[in-house]
Amino acid sequence: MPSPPNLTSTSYVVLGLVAGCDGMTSYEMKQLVACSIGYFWPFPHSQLYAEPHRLVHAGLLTEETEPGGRRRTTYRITARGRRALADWLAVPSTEPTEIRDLGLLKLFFSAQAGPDQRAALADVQHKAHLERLREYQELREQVGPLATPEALATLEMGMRFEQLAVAFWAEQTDER
Amino acid sequence: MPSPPNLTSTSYVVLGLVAGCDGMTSYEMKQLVACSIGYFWPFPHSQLYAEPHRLVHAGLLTEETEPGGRRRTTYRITARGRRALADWLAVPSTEPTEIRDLGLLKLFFSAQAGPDQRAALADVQHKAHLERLREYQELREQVGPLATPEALATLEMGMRFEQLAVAFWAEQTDER
DNA sequence: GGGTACATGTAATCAGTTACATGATTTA
DNA sequence: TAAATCATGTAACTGATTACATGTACCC
Repeated sequence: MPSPPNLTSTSYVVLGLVAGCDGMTSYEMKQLVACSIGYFWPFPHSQLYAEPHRLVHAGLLTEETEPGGRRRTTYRITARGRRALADWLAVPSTEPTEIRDLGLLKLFFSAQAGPDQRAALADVQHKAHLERLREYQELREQVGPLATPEALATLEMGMRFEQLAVAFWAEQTDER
Repeated sequence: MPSPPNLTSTSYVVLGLVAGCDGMTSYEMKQLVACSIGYFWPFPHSQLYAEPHRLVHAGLLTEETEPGGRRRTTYRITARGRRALADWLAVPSTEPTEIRDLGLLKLFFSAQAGPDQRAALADVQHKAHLERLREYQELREQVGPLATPEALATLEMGMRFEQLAVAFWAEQTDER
């Protein structure tokens, strides 16, 4: 039962969630992720079933499956799990931000396409980011008072990025 | 030899690069990526060896390996490859931007850590983004006049993001 | 009481990552 | 000419994605 640094970022997402609210099911993680980090860091829900198992095997979580009914599995964090999370949080990571954006990628190659297609791209992107910004605003109103200041800060960052993107694509639209 | 939509974003990166400069080696792609999209969308160079092979197999590229010396392999785009790229560019993708940032992830969970660790994180992040911003400025000066307007626009977006990040983390540092 | 949507999970595949390996060039 | 670095590639592993599958609750 080794706890080597085979831990991926998904591992820490799970550890962080379970540490914050002990006794969680995968489905509850899915819910939480869907209205928080899932916006920036999307991944399929199957990860939230596979990853906890790995962490149990590594001794960082324990699992308990209810006998009847939905037979859902509840996870709790162990002392070693808490330590692994703390160790990770203690190191202030310098890895650069990854911005994966198909729109930007298409823009980058849009010399291969016509200017009309580039304009269409800019238009669609502009609208999409506006919409996303609206979602964030709504989210902040709904979740606002309940959320931790840290979660709110993250959301704030997301909103500023969307504002930036809205402005950027608007310029791309104007620009002949 | 089917050309199904088994094409990933990496495929289009390769297609776009080869379409822009026909007769490329994987190493040249690596160079180009390293000072452009690689900043936002990093991936190991081995992808730039594996992916072209897949595309050859799919009939979207042709390959030619030189007989002696370094035995390097040169790729050219086929008509079908060009069409696949054009088809992709023609659809103005709405998929939302993914912002994968370990710093933000740690911030999100930093309620689990102490405020001192959070402050340290903010400080390190602030400096890292400043540094990245400087890299971009340098890059723009070096590559500036040579680059396509589209590539410059992408770089511009990157710079604005870094400015945003610098401001954000500076606030996180100040804040109590 | 049948249909629809939510809830919970598993299986198979494959892209992406890590690590290694070797031949050319350059440099001291 | 030795050593370091650049150039070019391959192999193995595994996390991530896609797709499927089944049970439970709700609603009309």
